Amino acid sequence: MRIGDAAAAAGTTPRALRFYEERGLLRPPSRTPSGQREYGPGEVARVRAIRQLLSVGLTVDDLVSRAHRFDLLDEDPPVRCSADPGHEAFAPVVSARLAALDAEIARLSDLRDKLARLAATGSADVPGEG
Amino acid sequence: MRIGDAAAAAGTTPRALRFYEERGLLRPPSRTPSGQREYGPGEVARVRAIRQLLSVGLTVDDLVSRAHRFDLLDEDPPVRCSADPGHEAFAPVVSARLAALDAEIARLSDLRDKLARLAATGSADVPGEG
DNA sequence: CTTGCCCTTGACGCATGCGTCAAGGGTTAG
DNA sequence: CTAACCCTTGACGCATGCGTCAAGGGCAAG
Repeated sequence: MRIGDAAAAAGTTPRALRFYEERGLLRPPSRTPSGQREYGPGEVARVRAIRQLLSVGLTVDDLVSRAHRFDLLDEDPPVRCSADPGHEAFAPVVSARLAALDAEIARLSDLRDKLARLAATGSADVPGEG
Repeated sequence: MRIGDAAAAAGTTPRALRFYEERGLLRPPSRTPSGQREYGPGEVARVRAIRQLLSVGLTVDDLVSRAHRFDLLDEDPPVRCSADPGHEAFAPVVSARLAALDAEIARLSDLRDKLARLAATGSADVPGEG
């Protein structure tokens, strides 16, 4: 399987796969004699897992920071690593991300409030110099 | 008043003032013979207004898109334009921004939900190919 | 005149997850 | 062999609101 088919199978693009590899989320795959990357179903499954983790708000750096633990997801079992982010290894990044999301939601809600009051009354608390 | 003092008076930096000017939020101020920008209290008040609008979530482009209406805030009254975002001219951008904030808050809340469930159960709805 | 702080314009940096363009080579069908 | 499509690496683009560095000139005090 070359990169185009692997990317399609994982629901993404060749560029994304090279990007994950460059960032250390995918180990450099084997190459054909001419230098083209070759992927197996295991790699595709891993890419799916990566994309699911990203889709729920984890960042590439979050995954990179746990890449060494992440690895064991496809080393022991051959193909089963479709997505197992409930794995204990992710607890730290997940809880950190939850906190970050909560903080961001609170910040935006506060902003929304201020803006709504500003529009309604024409005045809100001015930041001043402090 | 040169740029440093004007910026301090408005609670920001010289760089920000030049930036607002460059983006069309501030009209080019008068210059000393040697080319240094000179600001009056009116400009400072306007900068405060700009910063308040930015602080509640409006973007520079939002303000730019209404710059022509924004202008009348300091053309008619001499100094009083401390901040009057309740002005009818801002209704479109304000409501658009409110909608954008609501959408973003909803998106993040959804993400937070998915992540929490993913961490708890180890499974969430996988995006698949569609 | 000199010191030292402030001003000028121009331009790159940041953080995120890739998109996209470029130049050159591989691969496969006819 | 050729067309057509896929691959390779390298590098810039995006969107936001400025921060920061650089090189050169201004202004007030001693």
